[in-house]
Amino acid sequence: MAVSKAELFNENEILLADLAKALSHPARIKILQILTDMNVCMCSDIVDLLPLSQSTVSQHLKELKRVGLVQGEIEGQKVCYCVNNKMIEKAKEAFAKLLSHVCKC
Amino acid sequence: MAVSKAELFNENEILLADLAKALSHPARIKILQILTDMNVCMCSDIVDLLPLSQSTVSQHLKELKRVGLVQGEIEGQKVCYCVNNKMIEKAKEAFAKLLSHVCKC
DNA sequence: TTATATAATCGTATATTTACGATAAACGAT
DNA sequence: ATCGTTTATCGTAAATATACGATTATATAA
Repeated sequence: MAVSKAELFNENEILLADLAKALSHPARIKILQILTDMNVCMCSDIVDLLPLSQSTVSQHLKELKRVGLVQGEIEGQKVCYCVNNKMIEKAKEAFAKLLSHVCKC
Repeated sequence: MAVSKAELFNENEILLADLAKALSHPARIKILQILTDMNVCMCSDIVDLLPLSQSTVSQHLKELKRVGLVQGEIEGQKVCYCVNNKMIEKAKEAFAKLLSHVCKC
């Protein structure tokens, strides 16, 4: 972002931009789809399905967790990841609301 | 992005990520809202409404134009900006489709 | 012609993002 | 106790993003 002036905008704009940022990489879109399609969902499963290293996948998961779209629950040595339905719903509504306005150009 | 491996993902994921990237800054969210709320929409009008310089606003408009969410039509010395309804609709559907999947964690 | 207004682009500084390998931490199995 | 598995974090290199002032290009007005 660099020298961000995000603090000069309002909460709604910042929330939307933040959610969009979390979705702004194809790997993170794919991770959401993988977590949706699979029931069990360890990090290493995702690594196997993506052309990225373990550390990079871990970073992408961290970004998705940062905004609450994904949760991770520790299960022994593994971590079971899943999407957070509440935040997914919130994101869906926020994007729909923004994009439902129409311009008469 | 840096060393992006975007080309290793599929079209749909790349489109969504690209749209999300365009929406990933509060200023660009606000610009879309401004363009939606106003009928006439010059760049200088937007500059007046944002805490950013003219060159920075121009950059943000360029990013929105890049993905087709916004169009600019030259009118004499001005440029009339407006949102592109078709792409807005496409984005709305794409986000809704992605986020409508539900995880049973 | 000259001046003004509008918007894009250039150059630049700084911050962030993406990617990787290496390492660390935590757990389970041997 | 040691080893293998899983995941997070560190360190780092390179690409991108953000912001600004200065400049350029184009069109209108004086």
